[in-house]
Amino acid sequence: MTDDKVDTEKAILNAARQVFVRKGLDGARMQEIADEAGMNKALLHYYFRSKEKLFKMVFREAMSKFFPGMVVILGSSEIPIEKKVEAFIENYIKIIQENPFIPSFIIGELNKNPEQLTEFFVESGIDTSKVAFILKEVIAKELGITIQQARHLVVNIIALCVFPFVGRPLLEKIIFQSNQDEFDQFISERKAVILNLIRTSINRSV
Amino acid sequence: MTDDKVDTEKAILNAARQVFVRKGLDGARMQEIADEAGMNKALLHYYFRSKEKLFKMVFREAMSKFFPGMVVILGSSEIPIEKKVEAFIENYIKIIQENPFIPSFIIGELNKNPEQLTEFFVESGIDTSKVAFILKEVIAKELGITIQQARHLVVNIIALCVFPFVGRPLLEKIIFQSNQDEFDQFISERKAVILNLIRTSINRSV
DNA sequence: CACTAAATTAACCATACGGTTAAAATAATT
DNA sequence: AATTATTTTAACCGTATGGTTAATTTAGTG
Repeated sequence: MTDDKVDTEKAILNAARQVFVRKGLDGARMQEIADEAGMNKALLHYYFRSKEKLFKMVFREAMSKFFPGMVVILGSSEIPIEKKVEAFIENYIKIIQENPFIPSFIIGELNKNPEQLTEFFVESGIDTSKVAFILKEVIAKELGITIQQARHLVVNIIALCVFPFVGRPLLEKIIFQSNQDEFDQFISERKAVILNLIRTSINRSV
Repeated sequence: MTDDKVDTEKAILNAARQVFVRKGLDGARMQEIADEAGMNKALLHYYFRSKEKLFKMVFREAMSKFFPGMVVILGSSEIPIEKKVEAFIENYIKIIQENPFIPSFIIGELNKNPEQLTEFFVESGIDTSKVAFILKEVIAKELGITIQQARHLVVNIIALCVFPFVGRPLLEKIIFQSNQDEFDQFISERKAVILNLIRTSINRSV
């Protein structure tokens, strides 16, 4: 494989990511991706066969930012559970800040096409039942709470971390009066706020 | 306007809501909406002129479930702030449970087309600067916290309420192992969990 | 350099889609 | 009942879109 081939493939993926993340699978146009990559549309098919296949690559890449990595953090055995939760939050926020549009992309596409999720896990060889084990045998057991309480805890954490980015257009407009600087300031404070909230919720059993 | 005309218009809107909420503006097809409504495609144009206009009606209706109603709750002056927050949470969850797919619809469309939001507020005569006033003069002042802390509080509340529905495909698969009953059970417990979490966060100044 | 293989492009194709139109069916008005 | 206005439909139109193909350019190889 020549460098050119590698470069072209990467250039296509970069352009595809841009367009798919911004417009979604249905709103994206192969021609727009080609334009963004500065090449002929036929090349996209030459390298990736179809729009769906190309999209799948982009979606896969996006999911890989969170899976299985984030699950592993909670599963690692040495560290005490409180530290694990903190590491989870810090890592999660870091990933989202580095890829601020990925969460809404993933969530938007999954709401339109939930089967993609199963497909991704199967093809990536990720065993989702491990999460059940972690909820029960790690989080619930080590914190002395029920499985259901552990579920609420995890959902709370994810919600608090992700939502500002997923709901950004709404929040920026109504809470921040379209002031982007104040929104960025808000985001930079976010980690401390969430850690604070979750820490006390753990000390009081969810 | 005859009853038939009213009925046809409503039938179209119902079908359009179904399809638009499920597939989004880009993924929806006028033919599919016509099929869902059991009528000829030309009728959609006869009543609503274009796909965009029809979509706008559906989007408007969806937004109206939350605005300006939810803002008003926080602004009402008689009740003490703690009660206001609780009323906000309870009302919010109620609306979402009655319209479980609306949040992801709104958020998904706004992420692809943020200008729709400004358009909606302008056309609905909703003054978004009222939120700034409420954050500063109601929430921050009555709770004795900064405006920024008030923002975090509001975002926390919305995040905790909305996210389980917006992220449902993900959560149902990984946290609930595709078990819908357990997810529903989880949702029914949600209000108490959120109230609990937010109450203590208020007592400790965000 | 000649020749082969891979990469890239311009032109094209079939189809799906939003939208229109003219005719048919139904309802309202006299 | 006759006439007019409104609602509904079938057939159609132009175009955008995903995808293909045949030719051209570029890179690799003896």
